[in-house]
Amino acid sequence: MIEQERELVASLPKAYEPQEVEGKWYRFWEEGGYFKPRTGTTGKTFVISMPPPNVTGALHLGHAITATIEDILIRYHRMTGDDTLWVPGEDHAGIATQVVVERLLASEGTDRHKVGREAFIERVWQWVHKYKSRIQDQHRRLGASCDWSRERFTLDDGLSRAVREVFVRLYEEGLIYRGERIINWCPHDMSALSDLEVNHVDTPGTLTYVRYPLKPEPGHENEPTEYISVATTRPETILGDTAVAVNPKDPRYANLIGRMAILPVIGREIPIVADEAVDSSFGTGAVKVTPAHDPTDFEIGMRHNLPRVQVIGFDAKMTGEAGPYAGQDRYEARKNLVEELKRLELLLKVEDYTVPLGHCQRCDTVIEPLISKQWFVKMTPLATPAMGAVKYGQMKIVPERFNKVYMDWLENIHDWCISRQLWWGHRIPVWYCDDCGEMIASREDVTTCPHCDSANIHQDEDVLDTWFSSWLWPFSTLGWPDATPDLQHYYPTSVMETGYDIIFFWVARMAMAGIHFMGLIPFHTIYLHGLVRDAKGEKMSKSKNNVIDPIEVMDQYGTDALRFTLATSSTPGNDMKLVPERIVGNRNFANKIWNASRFVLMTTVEIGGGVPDIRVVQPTTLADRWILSRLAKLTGRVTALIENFQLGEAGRQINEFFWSDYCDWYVEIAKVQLQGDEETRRGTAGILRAVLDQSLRLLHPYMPFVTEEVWQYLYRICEPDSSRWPASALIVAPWPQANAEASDDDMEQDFGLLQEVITRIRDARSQMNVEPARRVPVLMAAGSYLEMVRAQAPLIEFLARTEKPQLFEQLDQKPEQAMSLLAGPVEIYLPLAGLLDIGKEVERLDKEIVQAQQEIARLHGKLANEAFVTRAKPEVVEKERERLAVQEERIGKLLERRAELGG
RNA sequence: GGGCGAUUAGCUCAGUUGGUUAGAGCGCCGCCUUGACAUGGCGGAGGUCACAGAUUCGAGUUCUGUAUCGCCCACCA
Repeated sequence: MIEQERELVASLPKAYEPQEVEGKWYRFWEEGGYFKPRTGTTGKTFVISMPPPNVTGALHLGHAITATIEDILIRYHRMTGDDTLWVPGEDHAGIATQVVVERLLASEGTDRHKVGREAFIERVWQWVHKYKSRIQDQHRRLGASCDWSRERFTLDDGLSRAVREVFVRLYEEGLIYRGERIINWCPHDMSALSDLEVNHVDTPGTLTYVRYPLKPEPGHENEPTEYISVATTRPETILGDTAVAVNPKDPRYANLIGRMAILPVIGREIPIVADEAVDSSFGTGAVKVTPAHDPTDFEIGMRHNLPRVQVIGFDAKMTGEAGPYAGQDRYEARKNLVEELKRLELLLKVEDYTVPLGHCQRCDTVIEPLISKQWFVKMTPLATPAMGAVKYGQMKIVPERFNKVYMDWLENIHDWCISRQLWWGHRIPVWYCDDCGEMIASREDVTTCPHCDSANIHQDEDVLDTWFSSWLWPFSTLGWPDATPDLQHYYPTSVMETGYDIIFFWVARMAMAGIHFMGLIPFHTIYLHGLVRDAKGEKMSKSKNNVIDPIEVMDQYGTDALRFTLATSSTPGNDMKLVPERIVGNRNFANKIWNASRFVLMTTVEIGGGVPDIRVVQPTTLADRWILSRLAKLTGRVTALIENFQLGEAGRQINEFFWSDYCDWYVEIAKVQLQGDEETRRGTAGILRAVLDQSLRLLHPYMPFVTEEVWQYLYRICEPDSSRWPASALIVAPWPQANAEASDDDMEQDFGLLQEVITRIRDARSQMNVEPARRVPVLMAAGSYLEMVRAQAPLIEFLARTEKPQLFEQLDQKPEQAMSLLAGPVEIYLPLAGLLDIGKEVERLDKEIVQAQQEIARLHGKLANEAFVTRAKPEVVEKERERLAVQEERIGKLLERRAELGG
């Protein structure tokens, strides 16, 4: 029997091979149904709606960090016994997907108009199927333990129904309306955009000063022409001017208000009006008003009932209204018009000026503000309760500073333009009767007009903004508008985890929709992570060619290494630079786990006792107690950190414990203890396994693959009777409880002293260039620590490679020709006759003496400070006094030693 | 124009109720192929915590200001 296990252990490769194990375990988990929620032991649910990636292409590191953080939270909660659900899905990404497929068509020498709407949508679906499954596979590679049986797509039947329901409800509530407004128009994508889809880029441009002749007042026709001067960044819009506005309080223009100016080139007479919106300190203090091409001017136009003359068309070419410039591109017309103005001596000057130019988020084309009939959502009534939810703490944002970002946006929210002149997306559920003009918003397709019974009706051609489906995600994915069991059980969700770059697009809108349609906030916590940047700190983008493909990283270093790096390289809300060295380091960490585990199995395979529960394990040595105390404290800290979303810090602490405390100290000490009697060997094996077991559990959310692999070996080899396993797999093994009883500060302090003794001796050996293999004699005066040191002497022998230490409480006769060291109050003497250089030894001692003196002086000063002693907390003062006592004892010993050496 | 973040070792970053001599990884120096791991071990060097003030017995940590870098928002033409 043992033979079999021994062979198994011997067969384990020397290095961890991620590619051999990852796929195997993912299939095991998925096929075993471990990703599905199960009635938990805590009575609590924990739910995350995965931010649906766009089906535009492959996953990038932004998705990898999202999946990693969410999977950590999900796996942690699953292990704590919560009824845990992670709903995956993908987003149809209206405009983004349409743009990529149109590019594909272009490469085939065709375009969507040539292939037609229906065939085009068919092409997009082909694309979607391909990339949807690629995205699923990539999430699997990342180890995402989401419930694939509940996967949703924003354009599937259920979600489409939710979208219609929402549209119609808002329409009926008067919160959706159709109207002619100035909107952001992308002349390339030929669609309206919302404000959020426009990126403003400060661009060097010019401010052009132009004077308009004034129409002479009656009776003054023969006097010299008067002028009014205006400044503009977009001269071509002059052709569409329908007024000039000045501030009513501006004395310079008071007498011009009401007069008419004559528009150059076009010759149109336009009024000079007074409007508060004009800032008299900017430019000339007089503003040309183009209601059809500028939002501010549009408002002014409304107030003064000005006509709207559209001179720039939806294709960014000048319209018939532009007179001689009709048909020209907007920038060409600009150039030509400025030339003409110069010729007419109406151009005053051209200044350099930086303009914030709006660009299309998707295709980077310069946006043109145009008047157009679009659908809008009235946002203020939705925004108010969403603000309240954060203000009154029902929704907590991590990190907190994003409260302000969220609040400021909602406070200044504008109506949301939701119609898009695209083909890919949810068609607007509105029908128009061609006979009576009736407009019908309907949950069901409409074939006859309810008003006049005419069958002569047609559906609105436009589709909805892609975010109009995503903002319903937390409840639409659970079955809404039906009151499904999932919806009742899992809504509201727990944590919305996503990048801070989509607070407005998505998070705030989900808050609004959740409250409005469900009457309940969609999630209690909003956790925002930062962006992943390249090693130089630049945003990754295809054009910069600095994109790191997560798949390549996983191929090279393993998924666990990538996950651990992403999880521990930054703090919430802060960007991270992904440096390859760090991934390598974490690949090494996975290998360390593998090898430490292999050691435990190899050296204890023949020792019975199984994998004992950490709570019943019996420590017999100082090291046993120490590692259990360290682990107990670690467990408490890690649990608290994860609960507080300090995932990076939690991960780092587990890493530190495992590598430093467990591997570098306890495992090394175990090598000694495993040479002991049967009871000690069994005890040590038990602790090695129990601590490994618990470490693997703590680490599992971060590094699911290597931990599951190792954990399964641990139990298979040490607990052949699987009925004794705490769980069928690590993924559902209970999350460890911190064992408060194991925590022992005094004992940790003793162990700390032992570590110092060992380190001092190693240091001395290193400085003296003692060959590593050589055992050195050692004498120690341990004072009150004599018993402790005596008990640990075998460890000192082994770890510092000394002969059997000669121990004393006090040494009246100090050894001659010996190097003397201090570890706390413990005096250590290494008689290294022949190796010792007295001069160097004196030098070293003097350095230590100076250090001690400085420290004593500092402490004296502090304790002599009346204010400190009286005002600081007593325990702080006491601590300082103790430190002083320690240092004084130390310097006494140093000086004594120094005297012996002469001088 | 408004707001936010960052600034800690050569590099990448931790450091959450203010309290020992500020930590880690990588890199660097020295030693070691010791029977888990060289994707390793042991030891070491390396920091005026951006700057200037303030609060406090005590500040990397709190406050104010400054500088540099970065990000977000924004209908001054």
